[in-house]
Amino acid sequence: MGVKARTKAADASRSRIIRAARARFASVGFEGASTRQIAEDVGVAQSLLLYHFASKESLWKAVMDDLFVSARARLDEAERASRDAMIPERLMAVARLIVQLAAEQPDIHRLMTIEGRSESDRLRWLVERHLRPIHEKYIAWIRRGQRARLIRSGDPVLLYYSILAIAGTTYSLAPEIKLLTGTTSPPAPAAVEALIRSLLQIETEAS
Amino acid sequence: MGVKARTKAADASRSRIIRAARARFASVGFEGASTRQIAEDVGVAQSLLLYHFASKESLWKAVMDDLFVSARARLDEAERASRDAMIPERLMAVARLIVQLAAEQPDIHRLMTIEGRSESDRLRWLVERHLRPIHEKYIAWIRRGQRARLIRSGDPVLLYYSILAIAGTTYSLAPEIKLLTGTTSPPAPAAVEALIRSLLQIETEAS
DNA sequence: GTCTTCCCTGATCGAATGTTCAGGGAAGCA
DNA sequence: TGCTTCCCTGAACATTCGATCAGGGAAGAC
Repeated sequence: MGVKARTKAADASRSRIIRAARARFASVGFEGASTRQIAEDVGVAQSLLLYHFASKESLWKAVMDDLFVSARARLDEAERASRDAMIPERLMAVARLIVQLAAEQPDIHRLMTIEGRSESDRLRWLVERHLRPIHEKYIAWIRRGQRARLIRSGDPVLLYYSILAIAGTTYSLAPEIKLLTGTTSPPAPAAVEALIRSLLQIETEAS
Repeated sequence: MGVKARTKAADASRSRIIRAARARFASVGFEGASTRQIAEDVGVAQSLLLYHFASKESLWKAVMDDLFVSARARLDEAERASRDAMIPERLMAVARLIVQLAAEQPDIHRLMTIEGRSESDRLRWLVERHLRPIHEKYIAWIRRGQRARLIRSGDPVLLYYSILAIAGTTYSLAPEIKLLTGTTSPPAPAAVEALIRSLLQIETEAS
């Protein structure tokens, strides 16, 4: 089966490990997750994790890289598709995608909110490698929209994080909400998007 | 110094332990926190934690009880103070307090969002003991406001969790935001409150 | 004064943690 | 066919985990 039969199998193992690690890191955090537990989820020996990834920390970094590579690709696509629109609608196109990502893979929001709450080398790494380029761009967008008076005034950083908060929280806390209400189906992305729209005070027609 | 000199000292130890445990649980979660680390923060022997609290889990429960006892007292006070106002303004009085609590003690939001993300016995305990009575009340308020067309329509649960999300996220993720922007001072509660107000679409004057 | 109560410590338990290492065993190359 | 490469496993390492237990030692009751 070609030159890369072994390589292919190894890649499959790698990504299965990453997927299991993502789930564990998302639910109990880096310190709370154990490599043995992750290995058991995958069904491989624990030492295989440290064969593919040098350490638990570099496994965590691999999880984050994997996450952001695909997320940034989809963000770029959403930006391109809305290239000709005005800033508020471009921002909403991005927000729509973020809501959609959070709905599809609630672990994303969980991973980000679990790391951002205390200073650590991991957080510094995450900010410099992935968060800064993304966040600064969209915060600049918000500023532009505010100058044009198309987006509500106020601290752009607060506005940006509020968008992320609304986009992800209901999906991130789905287990709690399920216990509380019995509802098993999370809200539709369109409903969340509508909240973000009114948060930014983007009028449907010209004011 | 009276009958309760010993009791008083023991209570002081208990609450110092609870305070240190709250910080640890909030930043690295239940599984990630270690009783030895908490004991070191306080400056006592690790066995003292298990003397005052039967187990790590019951220490966690004591932290939560301590948190919600004071939070519910202040919520009741906010409700009483706004007793004569209309539902949207009563809701905003509560929201204002929640923002204020999150700003004063960001650990609150961190603790709640770290537990709600995966089903566990701890989450079930937390929901039944503390969350349900609070949440169901305010979700009912939202429903009432919606029937009177004073609050935007849509899933009340989504609306409620969006309020909590906006109220806490910027304070909860302060370490991340600090690394990202260099800003050391979190946003003013009033700014966050304004966002919640526009989320609920409460008009300042009659529409 | 003695006695009791109880807050607190230090040593220790088995289990679980991340990491290292020697080796097996199949796939690809000669 | 033999040889090399490399994915993967199992055993072992020291450390740390939550929990248990015996005992010290001061405060309060008598």
